[in-house]
Amino acid sequence: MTVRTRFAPSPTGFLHIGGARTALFSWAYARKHRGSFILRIEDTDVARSTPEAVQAILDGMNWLGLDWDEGPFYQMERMDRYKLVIQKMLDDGTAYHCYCSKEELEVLREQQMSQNLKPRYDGRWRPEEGKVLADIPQGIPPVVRFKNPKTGAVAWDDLVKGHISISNEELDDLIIARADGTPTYNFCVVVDDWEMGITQVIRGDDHVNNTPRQINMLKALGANIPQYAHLSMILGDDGQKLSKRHGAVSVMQYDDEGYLPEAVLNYLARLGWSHGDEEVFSMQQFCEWFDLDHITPSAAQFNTEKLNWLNAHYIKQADSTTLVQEVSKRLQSKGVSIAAGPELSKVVEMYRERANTLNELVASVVYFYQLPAIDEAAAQKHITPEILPVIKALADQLAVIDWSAEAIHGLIEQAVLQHALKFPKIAMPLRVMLTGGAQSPSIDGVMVLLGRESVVSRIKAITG
RNA sequence: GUCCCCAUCGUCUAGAGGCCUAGGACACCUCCCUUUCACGGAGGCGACCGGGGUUCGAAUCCCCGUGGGGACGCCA
Repeated sequence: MTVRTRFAPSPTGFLHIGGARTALFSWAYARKHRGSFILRIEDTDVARSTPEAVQAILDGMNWLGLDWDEGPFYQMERMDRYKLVIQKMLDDGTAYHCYCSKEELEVLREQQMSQNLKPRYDGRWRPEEGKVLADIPQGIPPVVRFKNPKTGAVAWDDLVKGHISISNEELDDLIIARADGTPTYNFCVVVDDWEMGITQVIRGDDHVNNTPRQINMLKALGANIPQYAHLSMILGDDGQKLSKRHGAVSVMQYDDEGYLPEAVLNYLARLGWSHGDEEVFSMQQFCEWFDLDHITPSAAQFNTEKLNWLNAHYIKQADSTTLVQEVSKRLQSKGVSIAAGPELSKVVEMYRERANTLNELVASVVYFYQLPAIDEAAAQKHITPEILPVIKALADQLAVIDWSAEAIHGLIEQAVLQHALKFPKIAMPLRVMLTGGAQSPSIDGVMVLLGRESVVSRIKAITG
């Protein structure tokens, strides 16, 4: 049977990191088995769904490069279909009307809670052989409930967690259509997974408890039961559940912060899944290797340090043109013009091995295009009164020599010898004067790129 | 409270009864490289939640604890 997986987010916010991983695994599974990956937008919660959120999800998927073969399907556009199925279930007797008001249910719930019972519907409107139902109250539009089996157990072999079995006694008759006739989540999922021919449902493990209900409905409809794979959740860097308090929860925020999609993808792939000792791999490789057998069933804590390491790796590996474009875009948005400075590609080559993120790279390279702010502490430490005349004299020579790294290096060496100093004694003050700080690539290389004019004027601005 | 799930270095993980004196990666520490900081290279520190079984043998299987998480909506 051809594999068909799906990613089914509800558009109530951006695509967060947990959702992205679910999408990634679902996508990879389809790719691995040359099946289809379907995108379905679960937007039946009209009050909370927004078109902006739909767009945010699409943006996130696109940024990561997770392409889908079918969809996006919108559940709101499938209302007619759901209503037909509900009517059929009503006709078949696998669903029934319930006239309980929300208030009644609230009372019931409180009673059960106070007795330390699991709150659930007591089945008062459930038709039963020989049971006499109360008179239908006036003016209360009924909801439709699924007639869940009362005995036995629902079990499935979860592709991640193994065998899971839940007694039907734990389940109640869930509402599948609201009083206004609109279908609810658990029901739409069932109809969609069925009609879209989903073979593997790969989703977050917060859905484990929905699975037995869904399987029961699938059975009532005579549908095939897909396989289920429940992925554990991703915890924040602090080990706490991911929430709005954790800054970077939207995948697009990783873009903003200067992470490459390859790095995020590689990191996410490795979070909860493994292939022996492999740490760094392409998505193509991932799709070949990916399987559900090597997914960890326990929750995983997000680790920004490791993401940084991977990101640094991908920055080093990145295609030069792409990298330059990214850096250029980011410089531009910071209002830094590169027109008057050195060729950006050379600057990027000089710095790409030193940055964890594109933003770090950008920040460390700004001084080529703008006068840097001088770090006070560094200046204090390295620009000493004794060295000032030496540097000043050097500047005069720099103004006239050949402009090459070799010549500049030779000049510094010469000064070093002449004044019986160590190389850093001269390199460090130069570094501070030219770049603003005490860290940079080799100083002669920096000077060559910066250009004679900038070098001399930046030195003179300080030495006078 | 009830039900369900989970449990190996600080973190992500390898591990399907002997290959485990528990492997890799990030982080951390030391050293090397060096013109500072990075990069890179070589080392190091560091874990099977506890208790019972099963077995000749258990990180691996079973049970019980403990701890963590999830679910219990006319949300998805």
